Amino acid sequence: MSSYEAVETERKWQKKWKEWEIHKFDPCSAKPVYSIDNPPRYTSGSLHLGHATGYSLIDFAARYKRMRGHNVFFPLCFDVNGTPTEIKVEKKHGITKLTTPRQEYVRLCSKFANSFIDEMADQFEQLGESMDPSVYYQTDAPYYRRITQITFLRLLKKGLVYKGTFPVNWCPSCTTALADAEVEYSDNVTKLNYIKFKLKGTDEDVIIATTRPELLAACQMVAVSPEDKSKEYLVGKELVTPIYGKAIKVIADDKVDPKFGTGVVMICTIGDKTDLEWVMKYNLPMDQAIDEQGRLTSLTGKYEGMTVKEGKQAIIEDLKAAGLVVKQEDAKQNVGGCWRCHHPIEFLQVPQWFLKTMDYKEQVLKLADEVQWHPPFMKVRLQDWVNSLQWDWVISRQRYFATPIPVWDCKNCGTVVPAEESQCYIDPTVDKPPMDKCPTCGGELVGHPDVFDTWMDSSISALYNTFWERDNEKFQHLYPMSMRPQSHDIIRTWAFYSLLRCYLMTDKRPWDHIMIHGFIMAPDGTPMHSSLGNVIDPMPILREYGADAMRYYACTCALGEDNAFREKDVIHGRRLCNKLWNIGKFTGMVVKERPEMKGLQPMDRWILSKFSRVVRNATAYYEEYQFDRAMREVEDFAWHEYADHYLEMVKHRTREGDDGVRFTLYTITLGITKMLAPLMPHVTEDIYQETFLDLDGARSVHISSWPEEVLISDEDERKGDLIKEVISAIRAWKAEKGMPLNREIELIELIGPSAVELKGYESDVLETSRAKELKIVIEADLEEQVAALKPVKAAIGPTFKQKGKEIMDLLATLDPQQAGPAVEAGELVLTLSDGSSVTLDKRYVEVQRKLTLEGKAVDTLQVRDVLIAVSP
RNA sequence: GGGCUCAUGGUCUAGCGGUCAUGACGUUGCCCUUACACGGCGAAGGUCGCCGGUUCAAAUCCGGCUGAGCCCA
Repeated sequence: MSSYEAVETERKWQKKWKEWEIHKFDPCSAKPVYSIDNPPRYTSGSLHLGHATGYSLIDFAARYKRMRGHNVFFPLCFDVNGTPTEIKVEKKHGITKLTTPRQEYVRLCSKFANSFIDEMADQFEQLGESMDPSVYYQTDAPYYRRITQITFLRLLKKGLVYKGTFPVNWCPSCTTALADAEVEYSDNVTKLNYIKFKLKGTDEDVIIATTRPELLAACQMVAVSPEDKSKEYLVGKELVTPIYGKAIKVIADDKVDPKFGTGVVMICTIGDKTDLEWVMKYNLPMDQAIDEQGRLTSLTGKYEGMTVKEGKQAIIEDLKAAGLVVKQEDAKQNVGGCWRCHHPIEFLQVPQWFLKTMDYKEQVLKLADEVQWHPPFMKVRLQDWVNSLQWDWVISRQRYFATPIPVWDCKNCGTVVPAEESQCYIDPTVDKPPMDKCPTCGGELVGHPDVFDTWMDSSISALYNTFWERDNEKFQHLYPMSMRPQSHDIIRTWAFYSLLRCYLMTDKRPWDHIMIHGFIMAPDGTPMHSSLGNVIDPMPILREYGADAMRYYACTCALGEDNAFREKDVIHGRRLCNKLWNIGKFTGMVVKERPEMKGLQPMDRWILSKFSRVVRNATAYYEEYQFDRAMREVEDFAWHEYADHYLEMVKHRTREGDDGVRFTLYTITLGITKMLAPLMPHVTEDIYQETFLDLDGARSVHISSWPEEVLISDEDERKGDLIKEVISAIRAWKAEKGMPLNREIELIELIGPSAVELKGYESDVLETSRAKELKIVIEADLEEQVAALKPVKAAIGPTFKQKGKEIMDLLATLDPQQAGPAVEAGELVLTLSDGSSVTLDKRYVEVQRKLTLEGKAVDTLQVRDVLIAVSP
């Protein structure tokens, strides 16, 4: 077998890791803890490419920290709550909340969502993710929901949650609140009515245009565009509504399109999405003209009890009769409808629970400063969001499949009776309240039907993970967590609410670091959406190229940036696996036992020094969560400097039982294997098990020690680079001549004063280039010519300032062979156009030479100051 | 409309004050050298999105514009 077989190898090691439990968090360990507040994966069916990438990035950190001697806490976890599941279940079973008893409905949702967990866990495994099932949780479980409920009860006790009202999408036909995701927008045609309002205190009519005359009773304001000069005089004045005779203010607002209708619109509570925005923006009173069944309320006077459609007709007829309707015309509009029954939705003010968020803006900003953000600019997004907050967090939802709010309401007087903490987890729609009757009036207590916003569950993941209210000793040890990984779209939700909630419970930040990754786009750079049909399934990619190749792609995605999917990067990842595997194989042929550090030859010192710098740099990149840079650092070194150059240069020594080369091969192949192990865990494990298991001593590369620097020497690197270039030049020469690389050469002469640097490397040059003879010639009949004069911009610029450009232009016109010696003597004088003159020396001009050999029929190559004469 | 981010050879990408502007894929020429043809050595290919400004010097800093992504109005 001469190439690496990814897919079968990967399965083998995945099974072994499970068997060895190398990913297991050890609660008793004395090692420092590194804990990851892993995003619980939403149980939507299967992983998509974005998840595969995101979780791979997290896994890089987890595996790196294990190798750095940490006791890593990296939970396998799932988010099993919420609207998307409800919608799918309703579609699947053809049910609604009205047709199905609540508990049956919840049971169906739970069954549906849980049915995906085994498959998703298996997909994580196939990706090589090292999540730990021993610290498993899922957000719908009583043990998790209990923590959500306890935090709520504490907040309630502290007076931080309160009841108020807030507008929601409402389907009057299904009589239920809808999440934004359940609203479907469609175009239709309706009548735009031009109606006369009186300008208060005058006889002047102002014509407003509206599609919803039935909301006239709830009209709060009239708005015009600030651009509209003809309506400018109205701003600040008051109009009087027909029928109701209510005085309302005229304002100017950017949202008004001066070309729509008359350019004067009425703002009602609440006709459409724009009205809703205005309600929030101007803090308008919430008069309600429509009730939960979609009928007009008493506010509308004689129209009370009519449906919206009937009311619209009736009021228009009345207005027409009074001569107040100027005209009616068809208008296109984009209306929201219920996804299920397609009835137009209304915005309804309904009772909601709030968490006091506005009071803690400063505190959250302070916490954000205590957390290290990777990349740092993501903190700005959080800050902007916090600073723009307008109202408290609405934490209740009128849904079923989520954590119930643990309170009962008195049917009679509305008193709220919270659960006892010891009762939690509890479902008040099923379970009994802590007392039989209302403590205020003795009335009957009924379970509160609302549930929590799902962010109420997910924003306490750091508390759950650290055993808050479960095991105080562990909590003290584990809190705050080390790192929160997440994507940038949920900074305003998950990151923000986590900071807030955890602070309110613990007075501390939830984590030390936060790592934020971007989105994976379709190959053309546009977002992936199931509706567009451009979603990419990662599993076929895994089956074709293997998980390490897939992870290689994930690794090329810089943190915080959106990345289009590039299959060619996956393919490149597979090639890298193969390259590494072959480097391992080659090393295994040479290294049979653990070598001592002895007998190092110059080229060994050269590559060991380069390797040591790679260890230093790659480690620093890992510490900063810059996995793309870590990969590039190690890959470039491993593939090019090490495999292409060093291995080729020392092959001749491997047959001779050379100590230096054995030590170097052992150290570097093992080192790069370890440095890439977090990123490509399978191929590196395969190399480790095959070649290094007994020599290095750990059961798995993933729990082995991180590589260390061996030696760093500028001198060795400089000389080694020269030798590498000499050998490369000879190889390139052979390629140019169309010779096989193993073709023998009669004689190589390395000529010139600088060639003395190459003493000690003769055999490397000789063997690698297949020369029969090698000579180092310090003095020879060399003709030395100045080939070029190169201005040193970094010196000329600061010294001569604006004259610099002219000096460089002049230099280009000179004959290098004449001017060269003058530069070296420090007396090249240039006369500038303004009559001044400047003297240039070697600091300002680099003299580049060309060497030629007189009187010999050989090919010559130049590498820096060394001339190579090759006799074929 | 606001905040953040991105824009570099055909494609993707590194660089973030002075580089012959990096590398990969693709194209192309040569080479089976005792790990790897899923390999190696070469070649061609770029007005560094557009317009201004700062500077002796800008792909790199600043401002504006255009296009794209996320979040928010």
